[in-house]
Amino acid sequence: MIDTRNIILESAREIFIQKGYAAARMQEIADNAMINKGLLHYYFKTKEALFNEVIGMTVETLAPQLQTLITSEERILVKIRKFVYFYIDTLIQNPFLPSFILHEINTRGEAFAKEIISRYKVNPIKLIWQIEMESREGYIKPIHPIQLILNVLSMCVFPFIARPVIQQVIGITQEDFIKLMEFRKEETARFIVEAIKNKDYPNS
Amino acid sequence: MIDTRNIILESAREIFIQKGYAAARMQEIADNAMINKGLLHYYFKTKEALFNEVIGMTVETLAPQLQTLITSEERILVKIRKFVYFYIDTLIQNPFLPSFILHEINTRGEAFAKEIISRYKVNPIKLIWQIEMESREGYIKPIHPIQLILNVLSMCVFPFIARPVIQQVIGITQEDFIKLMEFRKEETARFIVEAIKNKDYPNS
DNA sequence: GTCTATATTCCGATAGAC
DNA sequence: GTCTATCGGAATATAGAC
Repeated sequence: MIDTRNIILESAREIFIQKGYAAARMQEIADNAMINKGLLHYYFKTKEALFNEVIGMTVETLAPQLQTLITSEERILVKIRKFVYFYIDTLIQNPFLPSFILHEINTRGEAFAKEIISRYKVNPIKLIWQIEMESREGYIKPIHPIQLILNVLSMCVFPFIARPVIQQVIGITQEDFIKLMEFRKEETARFIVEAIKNKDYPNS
Repeated sequence: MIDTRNIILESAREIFIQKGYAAARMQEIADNAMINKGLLHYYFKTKEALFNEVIGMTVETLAPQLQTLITSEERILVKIRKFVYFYIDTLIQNPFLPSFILHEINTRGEAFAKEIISRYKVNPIKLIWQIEMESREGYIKPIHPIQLILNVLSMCVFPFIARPVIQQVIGITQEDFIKLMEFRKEETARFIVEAIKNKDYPNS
């Protein structure tokens, strides 16, 4: 066929993300790819090897634009707004990704976490400097940089991890949840701006 | 022994939370409880049955005080501050809980999510009304109640789900992470107040 | 109630025909 | 490269002695 290897990878990605590594079955991945188990092992010796490839793909959907975005020359408030829009958009396209990655990182030990993070190549140090700078300068209110970064990330990512709970509690469908997240982009950006913008700063 | 059943439950809780249901091994639970596998099945017919008991316990550590807290008669800003302190404190005591529960909810289907949530008996409708009320009244800035609730929850819970990532990226130890979360209680409460408090409202 | 030994099922992995 | 058939180990679950 055209490219069996890629069909397998795509199938594996779906199943792993849906069930997690431990609960995923090679049989199910094969069925989903409409091939047989034997062929799985022809392309990937072991389940673990297949998993590694999938993790690689997965990281690459979330990582690349991040570093350029956070090291751009813009003001922190502009940067945060762009990040929120970009990240929530990405998660709308890949709603199950955070839950999957974070669960694997949480359950496999420290070494795995280290490995994954090193691939992201996201270094927050410049961002931290910028927040401290603009804070001292009075452009934003005084805030601990790490806490601000955590706040932004939390508000973007958490709803997707808790999606089934949210849907159930407020009684909405998949599509309504997406709409809620679309709406959330502007709401979150504004919320953060309101929280840290210094109203007394000239030209704001 | 004193109460073997409870020793087993405690052991199972540790292992399940640490590894997730699928990756947890009955053997490991037995070892951890310092008994043998046979005895496990004497007290709990199946792994699934044991899991159900554990989920029950787990829900009960997070649920009970919640409803009373969110339906108290206090102003929304006071309520939020109390919630943030209480919830982050609870999570410092049980740091692996959110990751565990949310992963199981995400991987087992809709029905399971429904089952779990019904046990929490947390109904947000009164809280939503209150937010709308105080918003209309001008005590806080206009905000979509669901989004506000999501923001509060996100900022409290997410850091614990992403803990290994956070520790790795900023290079801190377990203990330092706890300190960061202790510090975070006040930071988060203040962040939210700054975001939604209406400065023009008298007596604020 | 608690243990040891064993049955049973499931699943990852391999062998070999085509 | 792809399939079918099967192996071998691991994990859940049961049987039966004490």
